[in-house]
Amino acid sequence: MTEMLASARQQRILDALREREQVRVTSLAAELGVSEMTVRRDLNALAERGALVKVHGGATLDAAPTSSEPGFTHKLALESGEKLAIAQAAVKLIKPGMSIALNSGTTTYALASQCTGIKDLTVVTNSPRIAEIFYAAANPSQNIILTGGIRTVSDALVGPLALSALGQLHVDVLFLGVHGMTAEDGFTTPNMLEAQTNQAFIKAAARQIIVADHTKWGVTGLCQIVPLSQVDALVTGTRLDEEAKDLLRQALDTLILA
Amino acid sequence: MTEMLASARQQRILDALREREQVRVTSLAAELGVSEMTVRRDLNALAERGALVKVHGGATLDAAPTSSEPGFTHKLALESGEKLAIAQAAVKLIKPGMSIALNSGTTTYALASQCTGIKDLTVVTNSPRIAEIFYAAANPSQNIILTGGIRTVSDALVGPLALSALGQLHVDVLFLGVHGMTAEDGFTTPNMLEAQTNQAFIKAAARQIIVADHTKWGVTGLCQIVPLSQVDALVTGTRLDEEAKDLLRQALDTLILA
DNA sequence: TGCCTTCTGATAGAATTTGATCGAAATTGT
DNA sequence: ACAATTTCGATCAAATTCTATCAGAAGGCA
Repeated sequence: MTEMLASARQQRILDALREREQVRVTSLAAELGVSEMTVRRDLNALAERGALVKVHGGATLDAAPTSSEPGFTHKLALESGEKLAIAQAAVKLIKPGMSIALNSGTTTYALASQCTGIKDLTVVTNSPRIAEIFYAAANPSQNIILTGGIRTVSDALVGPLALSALGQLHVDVLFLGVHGMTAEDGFTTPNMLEAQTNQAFIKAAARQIIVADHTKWGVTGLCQIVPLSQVDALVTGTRLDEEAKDLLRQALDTLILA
Repeated sequence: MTEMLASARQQRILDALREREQVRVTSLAAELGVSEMTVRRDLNALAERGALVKVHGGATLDAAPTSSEPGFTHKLALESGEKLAIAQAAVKLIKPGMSIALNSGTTTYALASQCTGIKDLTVVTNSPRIAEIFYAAANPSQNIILTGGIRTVSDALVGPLALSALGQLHVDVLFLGVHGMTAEDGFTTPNMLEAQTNQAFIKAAARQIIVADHTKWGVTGLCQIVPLSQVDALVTGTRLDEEAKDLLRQALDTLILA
């Protein structure tokens, strides 16, 4: 095996860590074809940068999860089977080279987690947390655009800056998470500023796809974002009741059940 | 093999880098038919332009394996005593009710950590990490505005959206972290897009205050942000040498030593 | 041609990286 | 609690790589 640059070796250690959660000094030394001492030195260097945490015998990714860490939301979004299923159905609609928009929400967060591997993807979002997913994945072919604004408690950037940013952009597809949907009131959200921002998202996209699990049906938030009939598709779970499905099929072009 | 122009040789180095992710001085010298010294000089030239990053034994495309862990910057900013001292001196210039701007940087990050308790503060920043400090503190009297844009590796949101957002805003005081400062070249940064964004920050502020530790003196980045004389004050540490202090006192209205 | 600037190659000394060894520290089993 | 095993960190020597410096070659210009 050809010699390997020190920086490449450290990169491979980080790759191994992301894959296996934890690595051992002895196995790394064998895999990389260097002495254990060298592995130790690499681990020390990486630990000093905070890229990993050393433990006896090897190293792990950050061990102590702080309270308000993205991991919390991460699990929240992904451990809900329905949200994951919806995300997996929605991600099939995304092709390499496309530009998409994701508003802030746990369902769109789950979708974002599925998108980090897609090549040549441009993503517009108003959620710092969703942006963080892509930053962490660091896919060099992806282009992540964060709208500006003021953050709401639900992690959405809203206000004039967000509207101004979205007014300057245009994407192929918008995936919009909502708080409520009914036949009468359409798609709604409890926060007026978010509603306004979501309307700007809709204007900025050629196609609008709502992602929402069955718990959203029958819920009406303070503000309407858009009537049912004015979006192109809805991706939801199979647990939605039959009556709702019928109503949605009437109002929408496409209803996708995950 | 026929002779090759220096520029063509450097282009081939970049091509090889894109293909292989990393190159080695010895192999490049063999492939290009020149001495290792020449390869080193080419790598230095390319590294100064920011086209690649030198590592021991060769070069790689993007920077060191920086895992995007928040703790990294946090520790880096706060464990440096000088940065903390500068932040503590700078925070005294901020009064309740003011609006301030903070660009992305480890020194401004340290400053932000000191600001979470100030009442009725409006903060404009292009750093998601700095915004996160304020989000986590959740001071209800504070107003945090994140400019939009595309994130650089140094955690700065830049590009048209950032410029457009800053064009719509006006703050009382800007605290600007820089990468380098010299009497001749003024305040500089290695990233052109960041330089552009920082200039927009300067335009958006009534007063401009630079925060920079002594290691920045004598360093010139690729792009000038602004000449020394066109900012209102500089906050730096006492470790700056006397000659530098004299030069700065001549060029600036106010020099604050922490 | 003569002079100057720029680029290239060679050399030497400094700095970095690596592997081996050994005593100290931590972990595990009884 | 004690001993065996494993792992860790410090130190030194060898190898590699880097930087600084000098000298020669190539090309431009009067």
